[in-house]
Amino acid sequence: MSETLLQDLKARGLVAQMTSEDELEKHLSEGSVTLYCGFDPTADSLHIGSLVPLLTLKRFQEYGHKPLALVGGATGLIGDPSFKAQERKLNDDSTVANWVEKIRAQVSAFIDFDSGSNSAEVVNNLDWTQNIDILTFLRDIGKHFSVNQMIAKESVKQRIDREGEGISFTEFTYMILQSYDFQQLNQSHGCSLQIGGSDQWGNITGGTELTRRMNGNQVFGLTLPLITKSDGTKFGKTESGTIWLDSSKTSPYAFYQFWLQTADADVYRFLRYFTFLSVSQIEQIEKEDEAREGRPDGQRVLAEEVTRLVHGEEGLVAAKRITEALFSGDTSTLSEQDYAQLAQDGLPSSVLDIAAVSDQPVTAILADAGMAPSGKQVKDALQRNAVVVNGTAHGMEDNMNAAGMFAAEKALFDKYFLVKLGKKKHHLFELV
RNA sequence: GGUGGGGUUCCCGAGUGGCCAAAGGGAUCAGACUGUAAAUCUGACGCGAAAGCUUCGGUGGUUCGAAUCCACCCCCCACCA
Repeated sequence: MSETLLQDLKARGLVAQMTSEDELEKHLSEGSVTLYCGFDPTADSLHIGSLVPLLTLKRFQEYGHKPLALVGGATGLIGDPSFKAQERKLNDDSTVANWVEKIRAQVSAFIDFDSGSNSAEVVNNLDWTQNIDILTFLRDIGKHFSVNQMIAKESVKQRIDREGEGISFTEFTYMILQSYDFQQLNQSHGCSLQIGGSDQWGNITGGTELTRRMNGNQVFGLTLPLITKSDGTKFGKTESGTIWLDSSKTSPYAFYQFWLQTADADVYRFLRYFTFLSVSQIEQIEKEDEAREGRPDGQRVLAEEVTRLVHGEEGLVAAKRITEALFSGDTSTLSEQDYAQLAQDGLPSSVLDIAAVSDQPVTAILADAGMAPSGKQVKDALQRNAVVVNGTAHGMEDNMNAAGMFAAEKALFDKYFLVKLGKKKHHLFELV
């Protein structure tokens, strides 16, 4: 590790902005630094949008620094307005409290709590904000903020300028709360660096200012780039929804598939962002892919690495088992036990009582099973002969022939039907 | 409290009495080509296999007929107080 952490981060393209690069570089070289990153509970799980900051905390820890993961028990009640087009609905406090606990567990999986002096910690900003009284807040903290400066911040400027939108005082105050977090953590933990997404720049610099004013300490900020896709669509979403880190919300199989489907134009960049492979290893992969005709290897490496990081070796093995079974085109090698295992591993599945549904159109049966959001899409697939049941393609003429399509004698091992809709959607039905 | 502007199908956004299940764009899904990639082309895109059914903030009304007109209500925004 002759390379410094900052050099590595920059080589990966993981630095969007930072406060005084030279001084930060110096600060990091002088010993173990305590840094933090906040995660607000806006749902019951984090999604892959939080993966970059989480992994970055881990990168810092690997270089001997001490990471603090902050869960926003307080800020989650307020809502961060940064670059949000609209004011958000408030969540009630029992909901947020519940989410805080889930997110606390999730972030904990990424950082090491048992590595001596730079062991990670999880903190909750509700601890130092819930008992503050309003006058203290206004006099001791609010006095350090200039409204002129606050409304000039790019993160809220659009909201203020935008026709037809506005910002409540509640959300406007968010920046002050987050700044206060930094000041508090500086005081209690000697924390001197905050990292976050590039949308957090305004909030982070607010915190460095406040810490300087209240504690007289110089602290630093570093932001990570917004993850973009080459085709301009939003990263981390598919039509079936957000890609979550929680395996009960996004199965390791679905998670693995998500990464495997990364576009060529993005894959080497993503390898830098989301894996711990060295930059030179990644360059090597890219070079080999270029030299090879046909299918590149980058996506496979990316999917494997990230799935392992998030779901462990076990999750990865399960995801690959399903993938190989479904996409090799050869399901004949699967045993009865394998089918049972596939469902457990995260292949979408459901039971099918054919007698009860034999008079229903196939579109309804497949849509109800969750293979498509509406029967229309199934119909579209049927019209193109893109519904394949146990290897046999079916068209629209079979729509009212569910009984024939799922006849018991056609079932594998007397009970399984593997249905493919289009090229990528698979579902396992088990007869009852 | 006053004045003005708004609330349209996932998103943006047209639509001011019948030709509107509602332009256009985006997103998404499927097909072709491929490599479970991109780009491109094709199709779908409120629900329904179909017959048909239900939508344009809400409730009532006018009308043969309403997203479009009227009344009241709810919500959002800007400015003024």
